[in-house]
Amino acid sequence: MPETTPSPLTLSTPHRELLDQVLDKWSLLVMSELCDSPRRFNELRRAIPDVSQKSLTTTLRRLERNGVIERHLLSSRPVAVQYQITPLGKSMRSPIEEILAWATRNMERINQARARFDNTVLPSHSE
Amino acid sequence: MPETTPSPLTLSTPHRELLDQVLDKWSLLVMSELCDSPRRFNELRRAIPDVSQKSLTTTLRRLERNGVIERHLLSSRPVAVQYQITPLGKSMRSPIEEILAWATRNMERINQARARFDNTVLPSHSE
DNA sequence: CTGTATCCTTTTCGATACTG
DNA sequence: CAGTATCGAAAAGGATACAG
Repeated sequence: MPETTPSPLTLSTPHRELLDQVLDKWSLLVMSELCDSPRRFNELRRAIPDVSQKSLTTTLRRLERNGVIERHLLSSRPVAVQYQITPLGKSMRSPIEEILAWATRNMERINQARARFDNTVLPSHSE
Repeated sequence: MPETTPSPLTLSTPHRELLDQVLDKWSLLVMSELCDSPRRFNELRRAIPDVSQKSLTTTLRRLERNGVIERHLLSSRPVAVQYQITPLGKSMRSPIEEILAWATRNMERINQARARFDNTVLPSHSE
């Protein structure tokens, strides 16, 4: 049998939950930051200006729980913590890059679709 | 120049907004339903039992706005509507399959990471 | 059948203050 | 520095009723 992927987008509940935790807005930004080198907590905050401390903590805990990043206590006083990507996390890189490449390739077309939609479907509702 | 991907996970704001709209929970389920054949509104509802009518409508509008699905009015009385994937939508399939394949390959490892986290990090907080 | 409109609950999120 | 705790605002989401 040839190695053509047979599965027609099998999307089980565990799959969805996982992707929700690992592909959400802040997760992707954090992963892209940690992709090349480890970072401290506040380095991540500065690198991702829009994230609040609370959301960043939540995101980091979730990524750590799923095994794609690791948290390392560097020193205790003053506290220094470093986050780094795991091999499992690194293995996400290629699939994510594919989606980003898709987004890049089609951004123009998508913007055109949005403009068309906004000009043809929406105006009929406003007055 | 060789064709090794140089971009180290470039994640601009437009990219994130697009992925938020196209990769979210219900979107992926809808896309996987429409992947192989067009569907009517209520067919989608039945195929995705947990989605509310409101959320399904919102999701379909968003996907249509981004040009990955099309809405076709089949008849007016009684109203019949069919949704189908566009070529742009079809082009998403391969990248999405890659991520799903990644999730499938690593689900076991991720569950182990979760169990380990829940047993080593969390219990120290409860009492 | 395919929505829209409204209400109300739940969840999310930022801002702030505080701790080791 | 790296969080936790708490509060209130905002957004998302479901249920219901209703329209074309």
